[in-house]
Parts: sequence; structure tokens; C-alpha cells
Amino acid sequence: MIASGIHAQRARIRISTIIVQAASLYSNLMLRVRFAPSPTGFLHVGSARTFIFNWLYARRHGGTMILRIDDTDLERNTEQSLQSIFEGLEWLGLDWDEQYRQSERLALHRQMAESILAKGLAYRDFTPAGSADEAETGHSGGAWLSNPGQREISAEESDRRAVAGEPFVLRFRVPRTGEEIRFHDAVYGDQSKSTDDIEDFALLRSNGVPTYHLASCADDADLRISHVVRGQDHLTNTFKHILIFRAAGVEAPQFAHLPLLIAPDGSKLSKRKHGPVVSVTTYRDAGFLPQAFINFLCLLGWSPKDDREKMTREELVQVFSFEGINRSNAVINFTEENPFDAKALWLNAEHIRTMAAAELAEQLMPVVESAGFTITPEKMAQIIPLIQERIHLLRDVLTVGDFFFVTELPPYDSAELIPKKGDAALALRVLEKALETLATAEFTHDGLDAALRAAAENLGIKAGQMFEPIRVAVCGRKTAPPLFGTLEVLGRETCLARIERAISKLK
RNA sequence: GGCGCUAUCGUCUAACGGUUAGGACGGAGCCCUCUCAAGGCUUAAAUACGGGUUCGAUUCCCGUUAGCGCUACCA
Repeated sequence: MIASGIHAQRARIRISTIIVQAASLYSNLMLRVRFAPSPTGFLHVGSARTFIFNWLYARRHGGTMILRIDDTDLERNTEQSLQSIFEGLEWLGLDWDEQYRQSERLALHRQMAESILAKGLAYRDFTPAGSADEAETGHSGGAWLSNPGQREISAEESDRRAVAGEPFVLRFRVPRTGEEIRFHDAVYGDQSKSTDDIEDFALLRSNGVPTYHLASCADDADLRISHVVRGQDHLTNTFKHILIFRAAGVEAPQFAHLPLLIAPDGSKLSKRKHGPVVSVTTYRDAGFLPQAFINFLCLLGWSPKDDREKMTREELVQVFSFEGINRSNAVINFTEENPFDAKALWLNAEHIRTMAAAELAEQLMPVVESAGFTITPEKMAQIIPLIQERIHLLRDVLTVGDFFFVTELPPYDSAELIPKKGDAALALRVLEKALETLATAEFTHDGLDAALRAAAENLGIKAGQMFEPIRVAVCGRKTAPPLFGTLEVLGRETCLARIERAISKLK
């Protein structure tokens, strides 16, 4: 009896844990976040980071990631910009579960506007667009709150003028009671603002198209978005959104605002002012690895708090949380000479160094080929160990390993061939000795090592003095990957030919 | 102008109210070494300012200053 009682209790405990797990699974299914770009430019690095944080949060908790194109600004939207957004996200390898386009949901937005109007919580403003006195007729020298007289127009008159076809803007009737609007932000904490400081913002433009505020809230409500994760530039807009949700009778989502990414001079990143460094595709084209770029972006405004820097996407998913997001804007460093942030470069190099050689080779092949060189996968595989820890960007393969790809070395100054503490005569002696040595040496790293060191000893010079002219003869410059491996990969024939060229240059 | 937000090395950041204020990038130097990298070691470098509260403040409160955001029929 006792035993079965214990069993029953255990069973009960098990059932209760199952219920808890089910409940948490259920709430995760209900966790829905969205990235809502407006297609008025290419995918911006700041937008990319916003996408990433949303994505990490969704993936961390088994929620749903939604891509919503906020294209209510008809004049400024472009198809090209939309493509750029997709292109950027595709490169980053980030996916989403549902996709919507705001312009296809206008009916829903208008419906919400109408319901707010029907409740008397919005009103028609018949002030002609761009009235000169609009800005000045506000309250007591402070902010503009509404156009005079418009709030007071009776419902009957308003309806009549609307039916008569008089154009109007639908404005939210912000309560003038001095109420404090409050919400809790997962990053910035408790926020409050008096309705006295919130103007009667527009819901519908005079052409009937919803504004951002309305469309965004209507869609967030309809799509059952549970967490709105977006740039801090929307922090003060959130009070308006709270008002809209309340007026529409729906529960507001949770909010998490992100500190902004800014330029070294403290201004916000803009294409006009800062050029291509603000576009995600620029990083792709320069040879950043998507995982490294994501890693870099995550470290701007967020920290795992345990001194980790290099993290894979999987690690990021595991440790991401709003608690790690800080509140001050983060500078992304770049100058005219160095367009990429040094830390981004370092992180990219770090990711490249820890990559499997085969994977790196696969990434490098198209870079080399698109530069007009032909190279076999076998050759590339041999080159990898020589360059892997020497490149920061994929495209660096072209400057670090160029001499592997060309048949004819680009011209170089023959003075480069002369070693330190030596003269042209020494260089010549070295190269002639090298020619002789390499003609017969075993063409492996160790074989070359032994043969060339022996040759140096034979000439009575230091190994370094021996290697330097050979390196320049073979690579065309003084800084290059380690010599023996390089010679081995290049092969006897090429090496001998290049050394002969060097000798004739010296003569 | 009004309102809101923010403030730690050059930059990204860490620090239950008690630390010699930590790490990373970048800089400088040394070691390793066939050059370049990589790696190892060392080093310079910060709590914006002024008041409180407290035995004790980078941390909490107030003010100043600075920066940013919003203040559109942009998003």
C-alpha cells in the first residue's frame, strides 16, 4: 500500500512536470517576433542586427520568426530595395517562418482605424496638407499637439464633410487628461510619458493609406506578435503604440528596444554620408563570413557577459537574452582608408582560422575564379594551410596567394632580390646555388628545408640570407607564406623558371 | 524649443553598493622565427562634471554638461 502510494505520488509529480513542460512549450509556440523592414534602401547593418536579435530570440525559445515588409510608404518603396533585403538575409543564412507584406493588408489597417474612429478615439482633421501655421499653433510654446478646432468638430459634421469628399487625415484623439502612459521595456526598463507630451498623431493619411504607427500596430495585433524587438529610435513611438493598442482593445506585446548602431562621429549610419559600409552586401562582397559578421554584429550592443568573443551561431542561440543587451549606442568603426571595423576583421580572421580546411577551400574557389584565375581543387587544398592564418577576408586570398595562381609573376623591382646585409653579387650567387640545389632536391617541405639549409652553409651565409632572394624570385615580394611549403606547392618546374627569370633580371 | 533615452580605456564591453575597475580589438615592446602571419609574455589606456544617500558609490538619487532619438499626411 505504501509502495503504491509512493508510485502514485511519483506519477503525480511526473504529470505535473509534463504539464509545466507543455505549458512552456505552448507559450513558446505563442512566442512570435517579427522583423519589419521598409524597402526604401538596401539592407542596412543596423537592420541586419535587429533581424539577428529577433531571430536569436525566436530560435532560442522555439518561437516563430516573421518577416513583414512594411511598405506603406508607396512613394519611397522600390523593388530593388526589397531584393537587397532578401539578398542580405540569404547571405547571412537567416531564415523566417512566415512572411507578409503590409501593402496587402490595407483593409485590416483601415478596419482598425474605423473601429477607433467609431469609438470616438480618433477624429478627422480637415486641415489642408502643409498648412503654414500648422507648426506654430500648438500649446504654450511647447510641442505641437493638434490642429486648432479639428478635435472639436462634431461627429455629424465630420461625417458629412467626409461623405462630401473633403480630404482629411485621421488623427488619434490623445486624451488630454495628463495621464501617464507606461510600459516596461525588456532593455530600457520602466518607461512613462505624459499624454500632455504626445501629439495627436496621424493614423490615416489623406489618401487613405495608413501611417506606420497604425499599420504596424494593426499587424502586430493581427499577427499576434508577442515581442516587438526593434531599434531604440522607436522607444518614444511606443507610447503612441500603447495608445493604439488600448483604443483597439487588444493587449500590447512586450517590447525590447535595441541601442542604435552609429558612425565613429556619433551620427547615425547613412548611405549618403557614410557610403557602402552601411550595406550588408558590402561585407559579403569583401569576403566576410556570414557567421563572423553575425558574431560581430551581436557584440555591438550585447554581451554574453563571460568575456567570450568568438561564437558560432549555435552558441549565440544558446546564450542570447535581453538581459545582455545594453542601453547606449554602439559605434561601428570605419574610416576612408580602413572601411571595416578592426574587430570585425579580427573576428572574421578568427572564424577563418578555425574553419575546416576543406570548407575554406570551397569558399575560396569562387573568389579566385571570379578574379579570372583557374585553379584545381587539389591545388587549392594544398594552398590552404599556407594562407589560412594569413587572411582576414576571403578576398585577401588574391593578395596573399596571388603568385600561386598566375603563370607569369607580375613585374617587381630587382633590388628586392638583394638580401639584407648583402649585395647584388650575393643575390646572384644565392640564386644560382638555388637553381642547382632545387634541380635535384627532394621537393617536399622537409627535403627542401634540408637541401636549402645545406646550400646556405655551403655558401657560408645565414639561412635567412639564402631564403630571402629565393622568396622574392618565386613570390615576387618579400613577405609571403613560409618558403618550403610555398616551393613545394609551386612545384619544381615553376620554381626553377622563376629563379631563372630573377637571375636574368639581376644580370 | 518640448519630451524621452544614454554616459566605464581610442573602440566593443565586464564588474549582488566593498575588485589592484576585468576582458577583447587596436597601439607599444619583448619572445618565437626563413619574411609575413599565428602564438606566448609585458605594457600604456577609462568610471563626463558637481552635489547628495551610505561606514563605503562605476553602481542608488538630484543637478550640470554632452550625445542620441521622437516631436511629419517617413519608417
